Amino acid sequence: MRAPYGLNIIDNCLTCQVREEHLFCNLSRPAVQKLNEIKSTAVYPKSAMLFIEDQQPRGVFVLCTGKAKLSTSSSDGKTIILKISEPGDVLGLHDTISNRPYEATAEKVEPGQANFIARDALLQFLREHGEVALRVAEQLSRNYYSAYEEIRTLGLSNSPSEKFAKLLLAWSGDAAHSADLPHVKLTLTHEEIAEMIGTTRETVSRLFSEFKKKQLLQVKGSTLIIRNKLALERMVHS
Amino acid sequence: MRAPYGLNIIDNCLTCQVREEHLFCNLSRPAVQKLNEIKSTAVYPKSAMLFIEDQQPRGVFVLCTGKAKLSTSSSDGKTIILKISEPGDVLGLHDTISNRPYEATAEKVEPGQANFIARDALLQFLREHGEVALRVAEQLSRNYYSAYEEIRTLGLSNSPSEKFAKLLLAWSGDAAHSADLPHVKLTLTHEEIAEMIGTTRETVSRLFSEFKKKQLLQVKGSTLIIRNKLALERMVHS
DNA sequence: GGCTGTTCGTGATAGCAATCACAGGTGTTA
DNA sequence: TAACACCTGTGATTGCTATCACGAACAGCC
Repeated sequence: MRAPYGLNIIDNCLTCQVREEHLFCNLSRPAVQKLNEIKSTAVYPKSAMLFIEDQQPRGVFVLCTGKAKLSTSSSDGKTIILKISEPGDVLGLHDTISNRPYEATAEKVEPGQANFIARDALLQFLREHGEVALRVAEQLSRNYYSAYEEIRTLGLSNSPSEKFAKLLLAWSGDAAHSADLPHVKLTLTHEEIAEMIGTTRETVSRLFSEFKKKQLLQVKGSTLIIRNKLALERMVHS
Repeated sequence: MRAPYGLNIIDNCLTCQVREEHLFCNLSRPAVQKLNEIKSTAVYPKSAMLFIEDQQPRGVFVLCTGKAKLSTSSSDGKTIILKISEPGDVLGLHDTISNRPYEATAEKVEPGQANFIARDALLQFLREHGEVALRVAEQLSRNYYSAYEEIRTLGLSNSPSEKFAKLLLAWSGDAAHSADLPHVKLTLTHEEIAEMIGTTRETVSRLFSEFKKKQLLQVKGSTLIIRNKLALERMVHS
């Protein structure tokens, strides 16, 4: 049974700018074939919710195109963004494996395709393909490390400027370097950036002004240019 | 070869107030035997460092008696305490498995015994005993969840009082209830409590005063009594 | 074009917690 | 018992950031 939208996972893998570590890339032929049988593909509009915090886990989503936002909220309405997921990322893996309610809400911030694999089928698949189970363990391990980094950022840096600098550095890490300076496409609103570093929208606005004045960065339309990476690094005590 | 201090791990397990989930308890006879061969036991004084952040991982430590403090620091000297580990806990598991430098520093806060298992021996042991490898995965999963909780606490609660209330509730969770009120042995200094909730020593001092005045808690010597759990819960927006 | 909703910039204000400072307490060691 | 190191309580001050408020910029849409 071929899934609706034509692409099989190997293709997706390629079209999603495959990185070595991606969970479902570079698998054996039989594994890929089986994956294609159990997955289903759909296209989601902007703002679509893949899953919501505290829901019983139905399965995992593999992002194919368009980013998604992972967030969690407190009862008084405050929200933090845990991560902006990129194509190739697998969402809800931990919850699905351990069969505990989704810890976060996954919302598409750009329209695009995602593959869904139901829990039962996934577990069966992992049982049959030990190679992939190992990959899952590695993936979980990476997730743990990024959670740990998040704790350090939130716990060790007091000022919003420090956390903002840290975020900019993280962005510049996976940025295109044109004319030697890192260029980043700015897809988040100030509000969302505020939710990533645990501050308010207004403060983020002021941080942009301040950093521009200090020649640390520059904004051209929706492109952000990091002008002084070294100075940013000096601001981060970690 | 018997390890120095006489106890084998099953014994330790019993003497360490075994909880079901502990990694090396309730194993098969052969597994236990093998564990006893590869472990080594030592007694550590207060303030002894089991391992230090950024060191190459040598292996795991299983706490036998006496708590230990897991912490991480930034270059400017600020420290956060990630967790106070109890007897039975396994320290450094994640780092050892993935062979990345220890993420945290482990320091004994009370004198006591710990078993050490070197990395190579542990990996070999896990390969031979699939049952235990599964337990390891579960343990890592639990670690991830507690890391996630930490992120929520640090990111979603702004005021120190809220975080303090949250900490008290966590303590009262595993507390003895004498006369219906949770009693907790207070082993941490105000400084350390401050490092757990990301604030300063003085603020913790003031929080104690404030909470006493509001009849939320009471201190008798080194015993802390939670007097109004409900009110504390109302303070926590999570 | 004119409407509407969202995002963004920035001033004014208030409040909370970090910081500094110091005194009193407790426990340990010589 | 004196000296010392560490922990604890509390006042005074300062600075930073959340909050409130409002207008400007911008995009989508009939």
